[in-house]
Amino acid sequence: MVQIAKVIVDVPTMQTNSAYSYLIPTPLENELKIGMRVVVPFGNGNRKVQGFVVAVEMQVAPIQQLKEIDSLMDLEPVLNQELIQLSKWLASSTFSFQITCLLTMLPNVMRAKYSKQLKIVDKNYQRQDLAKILPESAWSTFEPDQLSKEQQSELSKLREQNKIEIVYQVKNQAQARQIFQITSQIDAEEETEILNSLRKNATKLRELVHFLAEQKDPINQPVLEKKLSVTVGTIKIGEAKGWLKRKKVEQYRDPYKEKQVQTKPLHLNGEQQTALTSITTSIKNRLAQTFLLEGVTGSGKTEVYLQAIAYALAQGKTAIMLVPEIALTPQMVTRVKGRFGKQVAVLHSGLSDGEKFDEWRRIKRHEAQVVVGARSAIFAPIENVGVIIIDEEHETSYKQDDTPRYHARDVAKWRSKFYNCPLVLGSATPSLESRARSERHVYQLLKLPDRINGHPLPKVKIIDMREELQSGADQNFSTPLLTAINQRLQTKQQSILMLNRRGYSSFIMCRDCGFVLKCPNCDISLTLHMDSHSMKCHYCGHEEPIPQICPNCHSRKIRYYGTGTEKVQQELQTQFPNARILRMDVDTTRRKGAHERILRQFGNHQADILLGTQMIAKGLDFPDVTLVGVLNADTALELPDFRASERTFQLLTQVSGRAGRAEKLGEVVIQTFNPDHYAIQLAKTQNYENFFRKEMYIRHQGKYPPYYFTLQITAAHKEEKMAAAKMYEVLNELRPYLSGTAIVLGPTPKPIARIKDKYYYQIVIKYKNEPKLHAAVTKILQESQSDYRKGVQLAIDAQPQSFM
DNA sequence: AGCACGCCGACT
DNA sequence: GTCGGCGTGCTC
Repeated sequence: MVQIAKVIVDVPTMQTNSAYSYLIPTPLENELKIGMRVVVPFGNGNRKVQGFVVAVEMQVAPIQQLKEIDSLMDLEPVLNQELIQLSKWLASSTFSFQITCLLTMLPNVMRAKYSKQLKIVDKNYQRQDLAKILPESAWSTFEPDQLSKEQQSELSKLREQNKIEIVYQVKNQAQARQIFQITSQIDAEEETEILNSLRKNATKLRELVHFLAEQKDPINQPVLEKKLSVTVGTIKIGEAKGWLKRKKVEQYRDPYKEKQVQTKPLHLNGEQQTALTSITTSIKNRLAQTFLLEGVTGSGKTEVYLQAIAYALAQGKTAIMLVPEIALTPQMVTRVKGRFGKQVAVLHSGLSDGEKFDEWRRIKRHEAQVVVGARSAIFAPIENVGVIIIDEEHETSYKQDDTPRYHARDVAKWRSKFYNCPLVLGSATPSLESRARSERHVYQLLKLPDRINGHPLPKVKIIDMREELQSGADQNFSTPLLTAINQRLQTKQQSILMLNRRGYSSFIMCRDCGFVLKCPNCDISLTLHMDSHSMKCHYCGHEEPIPQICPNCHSRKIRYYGTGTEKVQQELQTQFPNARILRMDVDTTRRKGAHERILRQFGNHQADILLGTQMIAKGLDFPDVTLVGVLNADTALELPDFRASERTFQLLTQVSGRAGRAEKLGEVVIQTFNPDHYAIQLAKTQNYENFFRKEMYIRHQGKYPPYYFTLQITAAHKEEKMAAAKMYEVLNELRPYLSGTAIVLGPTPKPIARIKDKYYYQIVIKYKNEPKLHAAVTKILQESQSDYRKGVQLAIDAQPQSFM
């Protein structure tokens, strides 16, 4: 009998998508534990790869000669049984590799860095000879695919002759930050004695001795350096003289250093209390129930979440709360930290990899009991979960758009079942899926119909831009909107203006021949960027100068069309020369912390108008904003997407909620070319209920979710016909497994058929109950591995957010 | 992903 | 006759 470690190796292909068996060398027998990362030899050349130990089994003398585990990468497991099981389920349900899932679940630093080194093994082989092929400086960071064909073949010959070797290295990126901690070795009695032994003018040393004599507790070196304004040199002298001891300790990088003001639970109104009781009862009785908390903006959902979390903590349990990335603002974090203090760990994309790792370790070591974060925080290594909350559950960002294509809501449900704890989905405008499930009592619906401050919802005006344009108004600003902005400027109140979609946008077109400048790699028009004075492609990043003459007919009448935030900002400035305008879009928020800075400036009244894209719609709370303008409500409506109406309704309802949250009555102005569209009309009155009914009817007619499940399969290839052919092949293979009630759309080219010089073809399957579908698709994915070599990329998206 | 094996064309 | 192209299979 021998112990065998089952290892998932870091080779993301379908053929290696199962655990491999390795022998555990005797020295590691007691150290190795399930859930640790290991380095294992893999493949013919025994190159070293990272792997995860997912099981340890006893086996009778192995049938085949197994290889041995090379080394351990961790001192303690990074995965527990729950997360190992979860990764397996995730891989299967999202049609992805288990290794990809594991790496997605863990902080980035757990991903090993690989490097290759060239080494001479034959003593008779001369270094100079090898240097003739490749300079010696390049041996340590050897990258075969960056070499010429000749170099490659020379080197592979040498290798066959056993003259040289390629050494593969796996580097662990996970580094805890280490600092020195200083412990005093002297007391007050010794102080005088030591001071007498020192020169009079050794001021720094004298200060240090004095300090150490008083300081009983250990102190961190950086703190000491700052406090006494001494340098490392001085401290080292102290160490040499035996006044102090230095010890390396791990330290967390704390991204939220500021002290939080402790907040108290607020008084709940009747509905809030009812909702809370339902949730806490479920926590107490350990029920894996899903609640849908539907509450209008300002109805106090967050307070219900916080008190539900408090209840879970009081029961000795933990909590996860997901918030959309863009809503994970300092305001939000402060609110949660204010209630639960140091028990809170925050995970979001603004943190550095090191900071994320530290927050992750705090959770893992049970130093944090509440996790707040964006999508991937649903994988937090927290145990004994008492409640999971997903705020703004309708947000599309909860679905990851590359592999593994998981929805945080589904992962949350899985974990809620695992821990027998409730899941709370909160929204003012729930997704149709969730709301439909509550109708069928799969979810329990909890409603908060009233705003807590009792303020009326803002007045919403819909402006028909077709009429406005006919009466000669500006392309972007209708007269009523300009009037409203002007009023706010006069009375020193603030306005928020939202432009739907980033630069939907300023493309350029020739007035003579109609030529539009397009990306050479993709199928879409280039966007004008005034800040860099160039044309950019939003899909592949291609950039070129702005043409002055039409490349097609050489006319000089080349003009800008459409609207980007930059252009609107300029226009706005022309209209209101004295207005202070802040712009917030992808371009101005790219840098770390820029997002927060802009919001802080606006919050501090350093600007009158905040102009931005969707990102300004979420979760901001500025009491002095009394006007919200939506410049182009319908760009999203025109997209070929069955969720277009839902998104438009949600977005408009959400921005409208930004106006007049405090004492001042808010006003909302929505400019649109489709004033009669139901999504816009119903957003005007914030009538979710009617919208839900109407949209459900349309989904029913069109056989869309939530009436049908969907699965999208996409093939991409440099040549259009290859992509198309693959999709027909897939469809033929799939057909026999589908029942008569399944509906297949396609194969069709994607709405944007070419991106990054690749063509995309897709099929969409709409179905109600297809027991064989999962297995059939898995098989197709396995077989597609051989096409992958030919450059055909197959992507499978279960329950896609859209069919684009 | 990366390595070996094997089958084809174009070379000393 | 062999070198090297890459298509294919396999990795505990």
